Amino acid sequence: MPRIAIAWFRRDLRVQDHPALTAAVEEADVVVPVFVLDDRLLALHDGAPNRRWFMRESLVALRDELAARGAALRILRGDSRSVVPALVRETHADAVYVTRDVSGTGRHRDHAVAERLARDGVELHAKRGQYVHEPDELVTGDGAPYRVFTPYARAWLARPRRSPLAAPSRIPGPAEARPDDVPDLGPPTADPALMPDPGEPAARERLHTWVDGGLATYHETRNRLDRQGTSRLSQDLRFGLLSATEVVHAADRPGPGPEAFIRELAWRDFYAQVLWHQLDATTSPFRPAARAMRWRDDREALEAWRDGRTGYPVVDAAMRQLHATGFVPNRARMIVASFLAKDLLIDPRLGEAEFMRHLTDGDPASNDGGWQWSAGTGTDPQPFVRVFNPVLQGTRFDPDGDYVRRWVPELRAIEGAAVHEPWTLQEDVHRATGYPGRIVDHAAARERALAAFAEAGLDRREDDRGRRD
DNA sequence: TATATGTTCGG
DNA sequence: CGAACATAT
Repeated sequence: MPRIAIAWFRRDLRVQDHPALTAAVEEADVVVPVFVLDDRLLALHDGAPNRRWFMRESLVALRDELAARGAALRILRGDSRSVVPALVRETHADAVYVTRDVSGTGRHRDHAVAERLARDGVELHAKRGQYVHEPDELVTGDGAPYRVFTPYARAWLARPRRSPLAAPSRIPGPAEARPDDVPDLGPPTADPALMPDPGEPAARERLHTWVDGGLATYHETRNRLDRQGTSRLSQDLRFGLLSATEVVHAADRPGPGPEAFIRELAWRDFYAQVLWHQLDATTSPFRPAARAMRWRDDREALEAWRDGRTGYPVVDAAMRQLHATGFVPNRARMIVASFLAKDLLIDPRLGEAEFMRHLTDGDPASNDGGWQWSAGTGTDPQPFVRVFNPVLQGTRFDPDGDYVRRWVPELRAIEGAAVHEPWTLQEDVHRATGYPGRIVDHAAARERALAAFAEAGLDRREDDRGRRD
């Protein structure tokens, strides 16, 4: 009897550096690749049309990569906990190979599937592959998970990395099998022309363009909003079109640019690790002090923030870029997050949800980690309350105002950095632009935020370290 | 991966 | 006088 393995794809839509796929090919005679479209998961985050579209197109590319190597991708619909075991029975498979998933939903799903398969004597092989270092691989001296990034990064960098695996040259699928159709899952809400090309080959081309181009000066340009100073690989890591290991391997060159870039991948692993250990998941155990925080219930302000009409140009530019493209560079994410949580004193979880609806790279661990860093509710040990000054951030990272003019067309007639402070224009000039006035005064809002954070105890960091209640 | 404010110092 | 630096929050 030939050994039959199922290669179950999820957030790893690639064939290169895919430990689970490689193991399946090595250990079985026949490999059945499968992807499950789970309607329940697809409905999350209001359907997240940008991610759904990008994923669907990337699945088409994966189907083609697999077909070129001899295997036909099966597309199943339904609950993985029943359709995967059903496929195992149908194909008489002996084993199922997956890339280990650490997110809450994925973890529970895999646990349930593994249990069901075990009853039929079939093992679920969960291989590494989503991170450079898996969430349970790095622990502090006393065996506890890291809460602070700097020591985590030190350990992360010191740990030897595995080498990327080549794509299997041949993947022996069942004889005469044909790939299933990949159903249309609907258009994105962003403009596809402004989104990165989906699929592993396009992602790899982006990676090579990046390491031969912007990477060398990444440390200088990463925060610049008026040019592409970042890699634009986030959605590729989100869907596993590239493995983080491959990205680090390609970027591992001497110099401050590569060093700063690789450190960002350590942040990705760090936040995955935080979520894995449930240290500060936004939705469940908020920091005790954060639970005491009295966020303002201000629907109008929330909508102004969401729609990019706060009257602060760099904030509005970023929110409009988010909706138009499904992407915002990290600096702009921090600016709008600070504005919502500090200037508007609105619950950052509402902002987090808005990001998850639109970001093509939306990932619970990284998104939550970033929001909590900005909101000051996470593990980050800064002893002060960070309040970004939107004018200062704008003039520093968009010094000529090009970013604002690109995304806020009302302000296109205003030249130079003056575009960051339209309220200083002559009143009739400002009014003629049609651009809204400020919904809050930053200086006053800053004082209000400092007072509110102090009242909740969020300006002190030592009290809740390691305590859970 | 911060801001605001005060101080110092060179042009 | 503004840039650069130091320091408190």
